[in-house]
Amino acid sequence: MAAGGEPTVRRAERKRAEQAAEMRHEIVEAAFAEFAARGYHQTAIADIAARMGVSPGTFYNYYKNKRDILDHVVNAVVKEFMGVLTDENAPDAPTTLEEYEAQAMRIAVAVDAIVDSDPRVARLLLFEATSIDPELSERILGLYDLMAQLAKTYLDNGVRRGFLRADLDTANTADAVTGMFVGATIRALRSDLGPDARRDVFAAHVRLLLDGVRAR
Amino acid sequence: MAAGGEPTVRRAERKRAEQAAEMRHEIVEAAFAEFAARGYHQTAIADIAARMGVSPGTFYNYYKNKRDILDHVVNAVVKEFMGVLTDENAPDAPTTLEEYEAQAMRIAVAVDAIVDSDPRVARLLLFEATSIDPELSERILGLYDLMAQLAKTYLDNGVRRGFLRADLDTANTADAVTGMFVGATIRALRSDLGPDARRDVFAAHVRLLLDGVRAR
Amino acid sequence: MAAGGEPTVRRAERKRAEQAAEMRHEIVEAAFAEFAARGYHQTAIADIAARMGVSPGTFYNYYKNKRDILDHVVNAVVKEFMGVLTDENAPDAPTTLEEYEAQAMRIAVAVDAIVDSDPRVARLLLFEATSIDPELSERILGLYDLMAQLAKTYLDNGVRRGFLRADLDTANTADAVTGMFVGATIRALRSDLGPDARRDVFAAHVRLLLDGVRAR
Amino acid sequence: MAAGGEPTVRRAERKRAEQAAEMRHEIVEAAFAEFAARGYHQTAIADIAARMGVSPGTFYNYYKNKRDILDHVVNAVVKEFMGVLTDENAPDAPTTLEEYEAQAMRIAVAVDAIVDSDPRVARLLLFEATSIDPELSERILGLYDLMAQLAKTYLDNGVRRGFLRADLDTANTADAVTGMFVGATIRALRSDLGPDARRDVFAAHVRLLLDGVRAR
DNA sequence: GATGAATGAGTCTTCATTCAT
DNA sequence: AATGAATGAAGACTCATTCAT
Repeated sequence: MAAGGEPTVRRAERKRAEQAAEMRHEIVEAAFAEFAARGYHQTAIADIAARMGVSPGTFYNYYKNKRDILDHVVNAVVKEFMGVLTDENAPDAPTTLEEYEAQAMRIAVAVDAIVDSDPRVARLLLFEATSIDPELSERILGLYDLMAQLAKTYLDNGVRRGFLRADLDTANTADAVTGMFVGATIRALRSDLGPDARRDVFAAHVRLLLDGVRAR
Repeated sequence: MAAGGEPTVRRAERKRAEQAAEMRHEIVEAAFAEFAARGYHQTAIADIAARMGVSPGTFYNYYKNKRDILDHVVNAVVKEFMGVLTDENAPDAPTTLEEYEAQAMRIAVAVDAIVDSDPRVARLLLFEATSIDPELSERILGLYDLMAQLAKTYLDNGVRRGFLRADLDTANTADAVTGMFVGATIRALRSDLGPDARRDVFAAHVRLLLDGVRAR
Repeated sequence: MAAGGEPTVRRAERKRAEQAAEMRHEIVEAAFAEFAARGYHQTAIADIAARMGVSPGTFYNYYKNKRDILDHVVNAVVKEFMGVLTDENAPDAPTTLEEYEAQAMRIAVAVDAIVDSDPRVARLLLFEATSIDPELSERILGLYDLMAQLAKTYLDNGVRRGFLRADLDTANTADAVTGMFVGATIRALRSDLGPDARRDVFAAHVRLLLDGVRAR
Repeated sequence: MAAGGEPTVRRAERKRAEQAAEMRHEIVEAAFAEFAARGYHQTAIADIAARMGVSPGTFYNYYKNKRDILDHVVNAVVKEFMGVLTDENAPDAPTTLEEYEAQAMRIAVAVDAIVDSDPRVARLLLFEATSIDPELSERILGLYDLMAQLAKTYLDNGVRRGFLRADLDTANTADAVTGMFVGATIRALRSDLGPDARRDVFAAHVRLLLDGVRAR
């Protein structure tokens, strides 16, 4: 850094930009909280503002309108959700069935952790965002495709390595796996299960995934 | 009319009651159509009335308010949906794996038929009804439990008969199966798949259900 | 009329339609009064409703929005204004200068009568309607063209009959005449002149129109 | 700098005052541009500030409020408009009809030049400023009186010199002349006339002014 | 029982203005 | 003096619901 550092004006600008970014973030959080608690349609902009202790007008200094903030809330939630899924996608893909099983459990546990720590995330994505307008519904449904694609890469890897059935219809099975996970998430939203019981749920899911139900 | 039949007054009363019942039914249908097409919040009572060619005031002669008609619409839709599931549950439960597989396919096909013939049914249940208020969300989630219970009876039967794994955690596996079905339904809503492609989807689901993904 | 007259239902329908038409008319009047008194932008829909003793919501049962009612108000006002101008345009066009002069005076008096009886008509057209949006401005300016066309037919008639200058540039002179009238109207809006003084104003206008200012 | 000039402090003060005056002027220009382009009500203070590249807050360091700047804008525009009219009013008043006619054309051409170079001036005065509030309307209408007074001095001069009709009602005729000019201005705003066509319009106006329409 | 006009509470959104920095 | 974020009052518009006919 040159002596004297950046000029005062410049620093002030940066500070304002930071504060604005922070405000935008806080609004997303407040909006998320309200949407999750009362639903999008039942939430007034005034509710969001009140939660933050600011005036309704302030909201509009940061977001264009109610639909706009919803988009940003959904973005943030999706990002968090997808992050969990892909973070577990370690560069070293599983090479044995045991590793595969372990990874499946890790993903299951991670998703469960999200739902457990903040059920509102899943609730918003699954229940709220699908009924606002066609454009957003489409976007949420697109997530299913994304998850299915991810699942397919896992399955393809397993087939290539030889620890999954060679005749697996990976595309359609990936859909089925995705469905299982979505269903499990919905299930988790509802349950008042303790940690142990939840562990059993995951285990049953993973077991079904690996072995099916057929007797041997 | 046979002598001694019911008195004229009585008959008129019955007729009026029938007409009223029919009107209530027509309103449910109109409301369903509107809710499915535009969403609950985007639908005005006037829209429902207009679809029927009656005045908004008439609506309130048959249903208490907007929330009330939604309940009735959901009831009707749930009834139709559950009917399909249980109709396939023939009194003669499957005794072999082949019968079991056949039945699973039949259910899958039946669900697909609903979605295909009127995607609005699934859309309403999955996307719309979950975001109105907590009470209704609860009720929809209750359906998952119901479906899981149904699945469990199937699984228990299979275990008892010996064509399913003896060590199956039927309760939790039933949840997983339900999730698969829900996921498949969501998938079907989105896809523009032709009948053949859909058949492959079901097949993959049923195969996963029976055999899992593990190589043998 | 056939015995029994029109059916009750039919009559009720007609009555409702009449009442609706009357309501629409009353709203136009109330809106006109408010717009003229306070200006378009300073008038709230609630003001119009309050003047009629109805609720704001009622307004929207009859007109789409605020811009919509303005259009209807302007229509009504234009109609009234143009009516005066064309009513004086008797089928028997003037054949002598004296008749021509008399007709010019009649028109002047008629316009003055409008302005005198309800200055708000002119005020709305001249001052308010020109600054709402481009589309409406264009429409008002179109009125000038219309008036100029009308004036041109008068002038052409005079030239043909020989009591007006043969070398008259009737098109551009018609513009000038229209301008005089518009200016006179604006003048009338401002003045607190009594009837006699106003008569002198018209006389001066008509004299200027006929003879110009040149000494002979 | 001359020895003994004004003290440094004093000079700095003056400089500041000059800068402030310049800023006030720039704001008037920016506000005029916005008002003329979008209309007073459609213009936000933020628009004016944005056009200048300053913040909305700065505006309020120089003008009290939105109404205040409008007054100043109107003042500036009126000043420009009246300047044209009076500049042509040379100290040596016309002594012959030819000179009079020439002057009338000069005024007409000058007004046309304003409208042609910046139609927004006329548009603002004629269409926008008349619908803000009674006080401003009054002021604009006062301009008509001013113009009429000016016209009257021209006419009186002509009568005195003997080249205009001795029996001219100069006061009321002045009104008529003013009306003609206002009408011509409105006409000019609308027309897409080329320079030649416009020349014809003026000629027709001046001819009407001098000779009227009567055949001789 | 059907009607449909009237209601008015509820919300989004804008923007002139203020004021702490 | 410049800034620009915060304010909050104001107003257009919607629509579930009521009720007189």
